[in-house]
Amino acid sequence: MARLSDIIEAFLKTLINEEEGAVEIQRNELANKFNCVPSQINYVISTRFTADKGYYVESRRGGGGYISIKRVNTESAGEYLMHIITSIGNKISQLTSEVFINNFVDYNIIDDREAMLMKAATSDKVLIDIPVEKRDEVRATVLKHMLMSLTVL
Amino acid sequence: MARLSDIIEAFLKTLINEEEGAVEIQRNELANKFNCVPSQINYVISTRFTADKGYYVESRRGGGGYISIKRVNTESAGEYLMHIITSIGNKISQLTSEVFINNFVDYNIIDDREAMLMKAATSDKVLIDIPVEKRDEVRATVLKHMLMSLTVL
DNA sequence: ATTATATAATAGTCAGGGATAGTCAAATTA
DNA sequence: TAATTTGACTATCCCTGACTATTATATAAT
Repeated sequence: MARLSDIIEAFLKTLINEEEGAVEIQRNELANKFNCVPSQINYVISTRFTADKGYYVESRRGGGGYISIKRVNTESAGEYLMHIITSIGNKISQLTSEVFINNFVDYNIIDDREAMLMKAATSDKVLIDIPVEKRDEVRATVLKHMLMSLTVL
Repeated sequence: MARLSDIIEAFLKTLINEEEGAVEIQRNELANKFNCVPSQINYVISTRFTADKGYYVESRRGGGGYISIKRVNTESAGEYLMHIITSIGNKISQLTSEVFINNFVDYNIIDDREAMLMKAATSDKVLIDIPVEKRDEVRATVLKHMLMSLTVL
């Protein structure tokens, strides 16, 4: 029998397609539909709907709580960004990062203010407290997540 | 089920916009309009119209009592930003950080894309590799530097 | 008239219950 | 061995209602 997680993943992706890129679910309801414990939904989301794979997830607890999953845009800028994101490795230097960001401005992917923000967040100044051997890794993560966020809106 | 608190929040914010920054309501009347207990109005106000979020609330009991909500007048965006920057300590949680960022959107200091960028750069997801005891420090630094960059352009 | 007191009309506080979602590690399965 | 499944425990958010606090107004006492 196929793994339940795969089935839930497929179900959600179908839903996302039908809803044109975004769904909002209730964790318990979905768990109930598939006769599993609620935390399995978290498992599916954390293993299959990651930022790396092009999804943006938000949630809220309490009465009327929800989990929303958005697929990033796949057209034009979005596609280009996704390409860049996957091309960025686990580490990136400040200099390389700045080159990327400047390119985005040239390509009209981001504007000057957004570039300033991104440079600020990925500068060595900001990451000064992080051990040198970790710094380029954190920078890569920050940069990739910022780019990912741009593909959503 | 939709959250009543969100509906009331939206109602009040619309009212505040229409009235150019200030409203005066009667607690019981509003509770009646939304079929809830009066104390829910207090809940909405205390969770959504806090000083942190840029609102100033006054009230008076007894006959002819009222609750007034005013949106704080922000002189210039730059001044406001500088004020926020200096008010941020050495550490900040993800939640608090998001509250600030949402606030900037409300004040038209940044737009939705910029907010996404900032949230991405200050999220726990991004800082996951930083030891917990350091995480809020790094977040504060990142946030402050990004805000700084906005005061320039 | 003036002052004191009672009553009515507000708003505030707080703790509890219910409804969600998140985390983590143990157990299971492929 | 790695991925999946499970469930106990935790965290967060919302809504309610009983009880309290404050203010204005009407009434009574002087």
